[in-house]
Parts: sequence; C-alpha cells; structure tokens
Amino acid sequence: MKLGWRPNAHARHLVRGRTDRIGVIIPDSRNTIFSDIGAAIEAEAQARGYDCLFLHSEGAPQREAKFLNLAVDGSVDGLIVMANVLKENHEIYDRLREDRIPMVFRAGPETPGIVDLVAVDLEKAGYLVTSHLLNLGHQHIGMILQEAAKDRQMGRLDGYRKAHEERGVSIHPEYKCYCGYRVEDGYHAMRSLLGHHPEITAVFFHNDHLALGAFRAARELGRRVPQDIAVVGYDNIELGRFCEVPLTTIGYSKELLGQLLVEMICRRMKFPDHPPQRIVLPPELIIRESCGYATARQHTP
Amino acid sequence: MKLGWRPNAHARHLVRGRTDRIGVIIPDSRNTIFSDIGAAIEAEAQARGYDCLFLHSEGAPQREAKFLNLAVDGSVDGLIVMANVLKENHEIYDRLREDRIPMVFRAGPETPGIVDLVAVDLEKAGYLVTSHLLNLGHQHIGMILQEAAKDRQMGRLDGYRKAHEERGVSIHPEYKCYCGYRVEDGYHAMRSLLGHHPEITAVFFHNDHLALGAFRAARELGRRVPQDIAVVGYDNIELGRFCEVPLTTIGYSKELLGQLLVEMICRRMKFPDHPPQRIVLPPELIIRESCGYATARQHTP
DNA sequence: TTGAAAGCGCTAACAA
DNA sequence: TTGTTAGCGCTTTCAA
Repeated sequence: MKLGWRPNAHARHLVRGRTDRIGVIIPDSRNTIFSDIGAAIEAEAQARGYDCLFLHSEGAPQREAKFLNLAVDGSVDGLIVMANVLKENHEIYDRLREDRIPMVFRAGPETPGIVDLVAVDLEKAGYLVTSHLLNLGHQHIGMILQEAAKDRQMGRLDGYRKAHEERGVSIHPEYKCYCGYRVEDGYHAMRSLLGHHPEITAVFFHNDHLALGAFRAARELGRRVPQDIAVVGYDNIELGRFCEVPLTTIGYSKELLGQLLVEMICRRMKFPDHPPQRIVLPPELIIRESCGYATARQHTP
Repeated sequence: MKLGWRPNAHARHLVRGRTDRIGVIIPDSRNTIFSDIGAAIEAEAQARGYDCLFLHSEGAPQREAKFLNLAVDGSVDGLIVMANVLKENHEIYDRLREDRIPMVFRAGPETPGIVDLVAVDLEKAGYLVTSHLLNLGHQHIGMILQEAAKDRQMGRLDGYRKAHEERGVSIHPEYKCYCGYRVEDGYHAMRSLLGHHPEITAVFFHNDHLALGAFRAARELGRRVPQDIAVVGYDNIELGRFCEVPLTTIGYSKELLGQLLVEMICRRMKFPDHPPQRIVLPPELIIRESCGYATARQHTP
C-alpha cells in the first residue's frame, strides 16, 4: 500500500453499484423550515450510514428535473422530495416510478398518486387555527396561501370551512389569496389583502416565513399586532419565537418527520416492490402573542 | 443504442477524471445570507458549466473535515469554503494545500495563510457603523460578535476603535461580547449585555441573523427600537427589510461575491500553480429604521 | 491467509 | 466517417 494513497469515490461507487447517498430536494433555500427538517433528515440518515445531498430547486421545474436525474444517473441511491413542483414534472415523476427509482415525498395528505409520503394533517391544522381565531372573537379571517402549493391546500381550506360552519360564521371567499414563497411576497400579499378588505382582523399564513413579512406590512398600515390584527403562521420556525411579537403558529415534530422520511426511503431502497406507505402527522397549535394574550401562557417556549 | 438507456455518472466521472461539480461548504444552513451567496455562486457556476453541491458544516469541525474529503476522493473538482471553522481543521487544510486541492475562501481579509480568498473590508464596515451611531449621539455602543469567528474580527474592532478615537469617545471593552450563531444566541446575548450594561444605547451585531433575536430581547427589557435602543446588523438579508422595524445594516454585493468566488475556483482548477489571489470588497451602510429616523430616507429599499 | 484477475460503464484514442 | 479497444480505480471472486 502506497503512502498518501487516496481512494477514488467514483471507482468505488461504480463497482459497488451504490453510493450510500440520498438526495434531498428542497423547494426554497431561504425558508429555514427546510433547514430544520433537513437537519433531522441528515441526523437519521447518518445513523443509517447514508450521506445527504441537499438540492435547492427554488421553485424551478427544470432545476427539479435536473436533480431528479441524479437518481437516474446513480449519483444518489434515492430521493427525498420536499418540493412543491409536482405537476410541471409530472411525466418525469411517472417515468421515475416506472423505473423503480426510490423516492419519498413530504407533502399534504391529499397529494395524488400512489407514492410513499409523510404529511401533516392540514385539515386539522386549518381547523385548529380557525377555531382559535373564531374563539378569540374574530369574524373576518383572511388566508394567505402559497401559489405553488395551490392544488394541495384543500385540507387546510376544509378545516377553515368546518370551523366557520360549526359556529355559523359565514365565509368570504375573497378573504383568501395566493402569493409567492418569499418574505417579500408575504409582505405584499398582506398589504393587498388588508387594503382591499380592511374589515379583516386576523390572517392565517401558509407558513411562518411568509408571515414574517406581515409585521412590517401591518405596521405600515397603522395596525398593531396583535391588538389590531392577529397573525398566525405554520411550521414553527425558530425565527417565529424571536420576532418582536412572537408568532402563534402550527407546529409538528420535525424530528419525527425527518426520521420517517429516511426510514421510508431506506425501506423503498431495500424493497422496491413493497406497497407505498402514507403517514399523516398531527399538527399542534402553538399559541404565542401574535393573536393576543387570551391564552398566551399555554405554549410559550 | 438501446432504448431506455441511462448514462452512469460514476463511470463517466471515473474516466474523465473530473465531475464538473464544485462543493460549497456553508457554516450555517439557517442563516439566509448563505442562501443568498449560494444562489449567486450557483448562477455563476452554471454559466461556466459547473454544478454546485451545498454542504452544511453547521459549525462542526468533523463535518467540515468530511466535506473537505469530497475534493480528495474526487466527488467534486474544487471547493468554495464559506465556513468559519479554520483552526480546528488546520492540519487538514494544510494537507489539502500541499495536495493541490483547488480551494477558495470567503473570509475576513485578515485570514492567515496564503490562500485564494474574497473578503469584505471589515475595518471599513466597523468604522461606517460606529461612525453612524456616534453621529446619532450614541456614546455607549455594544458589539455582539460570533464566537466562532473571534480570531477574524480584528478588522471590525479596529474600525470601531478608529471611529471612537476620531471623536475622542472612550471605549469600554466590556461592551463587547461573543455568542453562538443562532437567532436564539443573539437574543440571549442582547439580554445579557443590556442587563449588565443598561447604559448601552446601541448594539452592533455580527450579522443580521443574530440581530433578529435582538428585537424580542429589547421588547422584553422594555426598550423600544429605535427610540430606546439602536440595532445594527451585517449582511443585508431579506428578512432585515421586513422586520417590524426594518434593520439598519451593512451590505455588500452578494452577486459580485459569488461571481468572484466561482471565477477564482475556476482559475485555480485550471492553473494550480498560479499565485494565490485576494480580493477585498467594499461594504456599504444601509440605513433603515432600527437606529432612528435621522437619515432614514437615504437607503430604504 | 494472501494475491491475481475480472469487470463495473463509460470516454478517448486509434484503426479501419 | 464509423467501429473497436484500452483503461480509469476500485471491489469481489476465485485461485494459489
């Protein structure tokens, strides 16, 4: 054995037929929820002898397509897809499934197709948030959702509707709007929504990242959070705890989510013919201060 | 040529002796400044025919060491290192340099050793911020820096000192403290610093990410931003524009930074024997509202 | 136990 | 122009 010898990864992978690496496709590198879930995924993957490659599709279908190809060309053994872009690459996903490329998804439970996936119960999330807001006396509740995930938000809207119906409060479809995935988009959506419907006193955002843009919007409109306008997020990212007014939000176990995704991809890589599995995680309402102090002590970290 | 033929990346890389991929080592996946710079790097890399692998060391030397090995085993052709962990892996870096592994660094200009690097002029940054605060009438200015980068902050401190000396304002070494890299660490550092030194009326943070934790801390201490306490960050991340009180900060061209890093790594990969190059970028003071409205119109986006 | 040889799937060089 | 072949550096198998 020569000194200074350095093994070559490609030769090794070529002959072994696998890399012990899994690709993790992330839709938005600036939203720290994906850093959190990514960290959980990586921890579990490490424990099972896999390395992770994090791939940022940034909402671009052709980028996602390129990353999907990494599984085809053998650069990774399997794929965990946290991306939103499903319909644009529908054909590619179909082909991958035919080719038996190991893939698992993190998505809403209503994602179509027979695939392995871990999801959060969005209907329950929508119901928990809306009930909380209605209980606090809000009658005009806005929703700002992410355009890219539009076709997978039925659950959230169902929960919203159910909570209203239970209390006999009428629903205004025009209180719902869609925006992009950047903080800036949350900011503009908030300004626009409150501009058109000043009677709205509470807004439920698609995620915490978007909700962070709401604070400046509210301030510029002369509305104080939470006295004049309530704000609720989704994801429970760290930043939400450290806003000037800590953010009320929906949380779920990121550790468990990461763990399950890795468990699933490992199972799929080992047993390509097992039937697909779907797991739905329960959401939890985390009450901080952005909706008022009513029951603020309950969950503050 | 068979139908359904899929090329194998490893065989290709093995025979070509290169991958056209570069690894980008990122110290903290939750700080969005690295997403921004990463996006700039990737854009430039794409344009030159390279793909990027983003690797999150999360401040752990052994993780960084593992990623460094990707260049050794041929998984990537070169490395862009944005990490802070230099001293723990000093030996490894030395060996990589001896082995002629292409590497470039993003770091403070006082980083030791003869290496390719792109930096921002930290002394000027420290001077700009401190001068601005002194001009606004602040006499007791705190600094909250990142522990992990402690040995590379001389420049920033020099600028701080120079601004004080020019105005004959005395410096209190105890106004300077160090913390971790998470928002939470910024929050705790702020509470602790203002707790021990309530006379402080302005705080300059190591970066925007840490500074975001300051808002909640200030509020809990009964101090309003900016009326009772001024806050300044560094990096100009998007979130800083959308805080309830938009953050005054130091900006620099992330596009140019990314471009230069990629340019440098390409040069290094082509010409392993060229002498190392150092480029220092100018910082720019971006005045928003977190230090008071004095000259607030100047730079607001 | 140790050593030699086959071959993974591709590219590049060379021959036809 | 098109087709054939050597060989990249490893792991695994089989022989000694």
